Amino acid sequence: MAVTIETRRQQIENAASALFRERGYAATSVRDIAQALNLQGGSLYAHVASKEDVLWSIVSRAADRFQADVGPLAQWDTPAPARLRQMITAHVAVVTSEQRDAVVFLHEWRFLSHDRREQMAGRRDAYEALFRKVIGDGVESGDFARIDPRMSAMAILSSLNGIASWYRRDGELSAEQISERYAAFFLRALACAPTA
Amino acid sequence: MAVTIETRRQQIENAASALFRERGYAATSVRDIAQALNLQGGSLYAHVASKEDVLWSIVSRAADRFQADVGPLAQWDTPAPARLRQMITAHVAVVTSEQRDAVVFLHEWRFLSHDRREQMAGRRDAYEALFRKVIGDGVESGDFARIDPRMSAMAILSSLNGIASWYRRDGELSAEQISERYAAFFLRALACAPTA
DNA sequence: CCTACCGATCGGTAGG
DNA sequence: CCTACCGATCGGTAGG
Repeated sequence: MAVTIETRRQQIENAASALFRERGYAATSVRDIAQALNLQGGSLYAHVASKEDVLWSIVSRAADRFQADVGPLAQWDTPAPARLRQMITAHVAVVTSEQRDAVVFLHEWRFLSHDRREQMAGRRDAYEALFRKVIGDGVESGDFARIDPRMSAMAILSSLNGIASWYRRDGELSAEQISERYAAFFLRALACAPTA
Repeated sequence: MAVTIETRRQQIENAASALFRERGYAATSVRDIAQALNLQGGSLYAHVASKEDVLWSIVSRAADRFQADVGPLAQWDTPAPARLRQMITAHVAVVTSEQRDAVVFLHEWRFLSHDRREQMAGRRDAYEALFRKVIGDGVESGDFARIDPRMSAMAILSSLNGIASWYRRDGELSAEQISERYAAFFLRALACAPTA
């Protein structure tokens, strides 16, 4: 068993992430976060500059994970269907393994300051573009039907992100089973000839 | 032009819905709502019992709309593919025409009191069951491939609900175009023979 | 990291 | 529907 050494800062971020996920950012007080670590409210400020700073750290590290785990797969020169399948699998893996941060990333980022929100919006758009690209590639190569890459990328990502809202580690389906089924489902939608 | 007569209560709910959507329930104060109607903070309480009561009204009327517009379609005895297509179209129509309430319904319902939250969870599950049912019917009849109705219903609804987060009334695609494309996309996923 | 505190704001109420 | 107010809590700071 690897022992993870958490700095105080990381402990704060983890406790905050759990609370932000459960109650939402705005409904969580700095005293709630402090209490989770058996600290006094004001003591947090020895480690963080502001409550919003903690949110920024959580949202940033979630964005980093998606980018690090999915981004490289999008660059491969493999056929679009196989490439998209890998991207879906990796995205679901982040959503399920980093569920706590992922939920905060998806739902609480609007509480960031204007500048940070804009910055994160840019990263999100670049990430979505990876999916638009691979779908567009598949349409061009004839592997996919002539669908709208923009719309189908949104449809797919909305579905995959939705998993963060209902996935349970002790549920019936493992993360691998879920990603396999979602990938099969969406690849059928893209690769099949249109009916009627 | 039909003139809509709004009661004060409805004005409050509409102003609150807009604010809850923009800032979130927890970050919206009763004074914010009052200010939007040129009232003093305390004056709201001549019309509503509590802030949470206003949220409940908004969430309830959104749930009512989904149930009223989609529910009956699920009862038809038409073939599953046509029935699901109608349900998707109707769901997207509610999401886009009642976007403000829909966003609040989808994102802010967790701020309801315990009892009301439970009640709404029940309604949501019954609603999702309509989609599971029609998909299950399609699998049984052979119109759909042998997929998991539970998973595909979640995938579809997550996607359709995601539309509430990006749809713009002045955007490139009309609500009708969107629902048409989403319906075609998902019906392909369900109705096509599996690839590889 | 604690104690003690700051001004601001919160949801809600009394009385008119 | 307003004025004036309630106790509670908010994010954050000073000084140790």
